[in-house]
Amino acid sequence: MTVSIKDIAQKAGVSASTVSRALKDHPRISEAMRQKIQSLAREMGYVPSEAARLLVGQPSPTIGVAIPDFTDPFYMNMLCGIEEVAIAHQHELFVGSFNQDLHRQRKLFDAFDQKRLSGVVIAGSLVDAAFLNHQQNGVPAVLVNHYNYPFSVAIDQKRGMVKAVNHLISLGHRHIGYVSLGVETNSNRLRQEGYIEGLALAGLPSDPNWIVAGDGGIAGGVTAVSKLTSLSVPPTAIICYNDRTAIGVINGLHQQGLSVPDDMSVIGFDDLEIAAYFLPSLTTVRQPHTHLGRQAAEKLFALMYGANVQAELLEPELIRRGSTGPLV
Amino acid sequence: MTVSIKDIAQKAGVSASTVSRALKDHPRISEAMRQKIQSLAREMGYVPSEAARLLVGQPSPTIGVAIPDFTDPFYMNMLCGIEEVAIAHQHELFVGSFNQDLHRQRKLFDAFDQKRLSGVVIAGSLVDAAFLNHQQNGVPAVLVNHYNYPFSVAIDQKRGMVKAVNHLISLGHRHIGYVSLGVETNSNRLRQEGYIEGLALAGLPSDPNWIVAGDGGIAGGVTAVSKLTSLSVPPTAIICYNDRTAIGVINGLHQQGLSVPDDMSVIGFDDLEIAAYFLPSLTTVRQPHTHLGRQAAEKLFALMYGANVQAELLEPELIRRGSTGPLV
DNA sequence: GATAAGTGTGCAAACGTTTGCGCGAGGTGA
DNA sequence: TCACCTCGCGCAAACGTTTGCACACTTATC
Repeated sequence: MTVSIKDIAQKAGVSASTVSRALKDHPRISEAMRQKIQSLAREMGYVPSEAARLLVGQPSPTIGVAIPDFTDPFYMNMLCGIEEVAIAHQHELFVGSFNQDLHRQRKLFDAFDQKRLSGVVIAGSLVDAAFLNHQQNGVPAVLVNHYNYPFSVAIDQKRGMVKAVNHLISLGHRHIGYVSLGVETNSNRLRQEGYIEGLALAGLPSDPNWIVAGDGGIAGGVTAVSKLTSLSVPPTAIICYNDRTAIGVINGLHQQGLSVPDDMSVIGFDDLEIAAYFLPSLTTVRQPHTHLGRQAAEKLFALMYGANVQAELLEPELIRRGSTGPLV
Repeated sequence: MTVSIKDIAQKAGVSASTVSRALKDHPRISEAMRQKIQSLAREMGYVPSEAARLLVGQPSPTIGVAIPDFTDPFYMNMLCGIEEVAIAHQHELFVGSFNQDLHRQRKLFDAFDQKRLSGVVIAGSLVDAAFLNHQQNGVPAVLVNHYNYPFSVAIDQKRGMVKAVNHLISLGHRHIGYVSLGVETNSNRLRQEGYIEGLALAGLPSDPNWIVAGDGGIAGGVTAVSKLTSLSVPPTAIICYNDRTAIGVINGLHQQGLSVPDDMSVIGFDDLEIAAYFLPSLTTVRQPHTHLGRQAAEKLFALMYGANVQAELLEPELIRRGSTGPLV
């Protein structure tokens, strides 16, 4: 069927080991033999079997990546960053999504193990670090936005939300609503805590009625916002779990004839590409997505090469745009 | 190091073959032995080696997917569709991007080969079907939006663009510009041809000055549009290669103080999620992204199971929204 | 009571590659 | 001339799994 190293060996009249060495430019192979075998391999359409290499103990050339789902631009940008440095290190990506489903996440990790990957990066995980630490036993792993893990790269999401609240307060807002992810992940908890902490720091109370659940997507934002506008004392500004939710919220307001920022200020989280181009442009807490991915991957390779690395916490940045009032 | 089938065999006092069979519920293994071995495997943390299985001729549980890049929501939605049916067939995805780079595409295909994948789906490829056909020799392959390939699933992009032109003409437009992808891919050629054909069918000339190059992203649309508005006779409507370009175009117009649809009508292509939620909402040619991915994957599995399949051409649908005038 | 059929398990080869070790041929230095 | 070194290559084991075949034992069939 497929041509193996032995087929080449036979045709060249040498042993398989010679072929193996000739193909990887081993110094103790004569120049003539090297040329002969390499051209022979090309002619015959030889393509090495990664499986066989793995079996004899070579490290896998691929690293695994686990993300919640493929439609969230935030994770996609992160993926770009990861892929970029993976390619620089001659590695490839095995990507899987688990879609807020613990069972699928489990399956995905099993696949990682069976493939004997040389490393994994996990983002938006549903389970806690302790579990993951045990689960990925032996395989170098880096987590994204998962603080209580020795090897993690994250931005300070809580602090980001505090900044968002501060910004609104400086604009004079006192009634500030929040639309959450609606699923109990690490990120959801931290961001909501940041929102509450921001209010507390300004001496403002936090009303549970001002916190409503979205779904992390645009549609969730659309439906959630009506729960806020129908309150007897509706907020004058809304902070959202992420940019997609914020876009949904703006749409929902638009459907009610309310305009942003005149009738309501809105803040997102992520700074997706669309945030800058939406009309109105979206004030948001920037997560350096691609950078985050690059950092995570760099850390992973450092780990794989045996270097000692430590968790990293990045400072978030508030990007002021049109959805919280006209720019000066 | 890692626990193998032999370790279990030794501990259970049986041979490796018995363990192998017991783990996969082979009928000729006694119930007692099966129980014993399976629980032993669990205790010892056994995880099978995919590499070893591959080596003895078992088909790979993973299929490869090649896409241009991770940031284009169109391909991401497609990916969701592919992953969905892959999971249903107990398979996993190995995804790689090639970013309009022929060299990287070549590298990616090499990786596919070395992994001995059981199938691949290729989207937005840079090279022609003949090459791919030869390249992926032996491995079942399905192409997305690549007509002249025996196993392809595509929507009729040309016809979609004709529909877009027709729509604008029915609204009274006679001067219609076009912003292309700017890279010579199959899709770029077909969509531009459709634009020209649409004009021709209406008896309108097509002016090369009305065709300007974007880059497939939002930024490309922003810069491209000024080349159209600065014409001595600017168009009154603009058709874009895709939705992201259209969003860029609308932003560019906005920067010039022009409003959509009052001063200019804009049409996109894809019907991304954001198209419905952008303000103004975007008239566009719908590509059923997720469906496209599902179809491609289904076809691939059919191919893998030895069924006979044929190319499929889906009818595009024009989604009328706010960017081409108020809705009735 | 012999033969046949079924049941539960082991043997060993095979998949494709890498790598430590060995070995002969030729070269170098004393 | 002898010992030693380098060069170029082959041998064979090893990685973890699957599977056809063989084997011993038990149970049914006539």
